Amino acid sequence: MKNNHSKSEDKHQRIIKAALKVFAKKGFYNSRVSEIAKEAEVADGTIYLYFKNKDDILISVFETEMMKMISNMKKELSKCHDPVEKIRIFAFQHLNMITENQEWAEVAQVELRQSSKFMREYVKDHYTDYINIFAYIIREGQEKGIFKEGINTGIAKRAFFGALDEMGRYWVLSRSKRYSVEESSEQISDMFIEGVMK
Amino acid sequence: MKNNHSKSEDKHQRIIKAALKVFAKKGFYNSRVSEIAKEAEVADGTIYLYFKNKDDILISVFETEMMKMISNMKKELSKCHDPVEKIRIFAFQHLNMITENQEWAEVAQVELRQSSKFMREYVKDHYTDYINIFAYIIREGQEKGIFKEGINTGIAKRAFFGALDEMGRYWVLSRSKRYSVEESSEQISDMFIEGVMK
Amino acid sequence: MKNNHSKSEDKHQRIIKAALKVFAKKGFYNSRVSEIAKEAEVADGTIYLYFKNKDDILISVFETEMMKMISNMKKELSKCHDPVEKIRIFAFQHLNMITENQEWAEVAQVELRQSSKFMREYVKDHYTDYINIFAYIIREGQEKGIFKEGINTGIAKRAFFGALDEMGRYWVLSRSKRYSVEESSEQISDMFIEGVMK
Amino acid sequence: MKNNHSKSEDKHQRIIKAALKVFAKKGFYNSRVSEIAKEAEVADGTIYLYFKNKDDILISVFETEMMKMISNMKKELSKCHDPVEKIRIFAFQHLNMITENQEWAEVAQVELRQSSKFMREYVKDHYTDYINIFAYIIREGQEKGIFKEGINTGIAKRAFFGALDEMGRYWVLSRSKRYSVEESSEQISDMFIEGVMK
DNA sequence: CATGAATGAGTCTTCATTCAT
DNA sequence: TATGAATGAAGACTCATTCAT
Repeated sequence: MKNNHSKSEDKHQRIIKAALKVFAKKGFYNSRVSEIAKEAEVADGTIYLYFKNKDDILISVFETEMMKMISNMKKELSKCHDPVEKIRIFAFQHLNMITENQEWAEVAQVELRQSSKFMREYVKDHYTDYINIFAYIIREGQEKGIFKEGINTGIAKRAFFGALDEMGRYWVLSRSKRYSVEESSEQISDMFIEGVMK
Repeated sequence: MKNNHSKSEDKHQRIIKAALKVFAKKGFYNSRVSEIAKEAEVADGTIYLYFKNKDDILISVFETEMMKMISNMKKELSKCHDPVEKIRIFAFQHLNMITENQEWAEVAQVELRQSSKFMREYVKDHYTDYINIFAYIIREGQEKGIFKEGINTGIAKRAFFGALDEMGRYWVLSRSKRYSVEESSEQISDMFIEGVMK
Repeated sequence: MKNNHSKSEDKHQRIIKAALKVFAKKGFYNSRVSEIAKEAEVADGTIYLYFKNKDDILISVFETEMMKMISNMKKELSKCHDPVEKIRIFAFQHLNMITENQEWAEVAQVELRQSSKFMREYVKDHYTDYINIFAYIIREGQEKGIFKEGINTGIAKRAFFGALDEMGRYWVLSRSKRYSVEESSEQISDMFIEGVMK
Repeated sequence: MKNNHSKSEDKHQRIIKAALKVFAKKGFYNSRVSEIAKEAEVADGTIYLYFKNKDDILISVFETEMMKMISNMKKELSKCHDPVEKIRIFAFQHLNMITENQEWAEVAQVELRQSSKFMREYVKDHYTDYINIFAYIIREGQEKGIFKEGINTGIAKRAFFGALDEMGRYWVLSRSKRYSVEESSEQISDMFIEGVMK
């Protein structure tokens, strides 16, 4: 059933995985399509049977990983119904995913911020979807009367995500991990929780 | 008096300014040295009288702007002695600088995160200097007994900076400005202040 | 049978041949890689599939031609066992090869003497191999008791080769050929033979 | 009297001397006009007050040195009237000049052979003048009835010069000097003398 | 005469993409 | 589908030469 083109599926996935690895190591502009091909153990030309061009590979990498993050986060949050607790879960999950997928973290750190043409639009939607998960939590808390009404979710969601993201950047760039996922997520969520609670 | 080499100074500065503009518009890798030269109204070769290579231009842009930000922020903070108020000033100033220097904001968003070779080291020091300004505020507040002892400044400074930075990214990427500097800085600093105060 | 990679072989050889032609006409430094490509009827980039860089092309031209000369000379000499006659053959063959391969003669005249980096070492070995062919003849003559013992082969081989080489230079530079290969080689070998014989 | 522009004379000579040094070390094409200027302790632009262009510098270097060689050789030969002895003197003097002016030797080895445009003509005359000094010796010997009539001076002069020149090349390239000027010149001239004498 | 900052034409080389097999 | 040799457009950088001072 899914086997009729499983070989192709394989190759498609293999290229994305290879690209993620290569992009993480060298950055998009310093990565060579031929390197990705080599890493994926396919011929250079084969890449172009699955992707329109180099940009398209990045987009695919991006979509693949972003969807993994979103579905993963949603799954974790669905286990719980307390907005306060959800904030803690979000923080922990986010940092945890980052540390468990360093390659993606490296790529995301840079590419999400590329101001270049195509990324702007492609990125925004998925990115917004992810970040809005947090916005819903805030709104939920406000609806339940636990969080301040005055909190602007548009600002708060970015502030919270930015805080976590910066922590991730630190880990990615310094490659050190002086602060554990547990401590970091706890401190950050504690600060936020106090900041948003009535 | 200061005119004895003002022409060279001029040209050096002109190139940096031009580079900032071009990098902001196209990103480092999509910028052409010849474009920078054109923008600076000098010949292509002239660039190489002032800079070792294209990378060197970026580094210079970076150092120039980063030092402006640091000295500016320090100046603004020196006017006040209340840690709580300082947090507000930091938030406001940071967002304000970003909106007033969109070009630098664009460049910083991307290039500071480039994981490529030379940037890693160059960036880190200045970046740390800047972010540590906030760490000192927290520590000051702790010493004065206003802020919780349990706050880990290493985490808090990143969380706070990240929150502001993400707000900046939003402005840069979306080019919209639904939230004003005032509202954004107030919301973000308020949340943090409540998060760190005893 | 030999066709399995004859196309690549072809291209490699074609580039070398084209380079020889272009180098001969303009000299290495005044030759453009794009000219070589054009002459070889390949794209500029194709050159770099077969050669590391421009220098590498020169080295390959050099090795190709030098090996031809050496094997050719050895073949001709193997037909004869008289050292005196061998001197005559060497002289004739050398001048003959030069006139039959003007392009190589032009390149060799200049590039073998380039004091630049890479050539120094590359050239020396092949060059020494070639010139030593003559040294063996002298030594052979000495062993057979025909040539003077006092002849220093290190000096004699260079003197003889230099004499022939200068004749070749004359032909190359003046493009005239007032003296025939036959007369030139005879006169030069005669002088040498009398000079070295007991 | 000659002082009114002795400073200019100075500079002209200084540049030639500097150029000789730089050309010797790097070769013409790898030498930079700015290096020559630096070596001569003048400004880059100053070079162009004394020379039309880079090529012109080489020509001047060439003419200066070649004239020195010719006048020097003639002076030495004028002391003696025996053609046989003159051959010995020529050989010794040539090799001696080469070893005493390594820089010129380096330049001459390469540049005399440059097939490029301007050199072809410029070089030829001086070069011929020099080499003809030897032709005269042969002819003189033939007139005196000492040397064989059958010797073709056009060939012999090149053979002899070539022999010496090759020895010079060996010293220049290998930078070793396993054979002394005395031994080398003696062996080479002895061989030739026997080769040309009746 | 002297300077040296400025110029910009010129070239090697890279690498995303194509296409014949 | 898969290959990988071939393409050629594009760009960073160099350096001989000029010219305003």
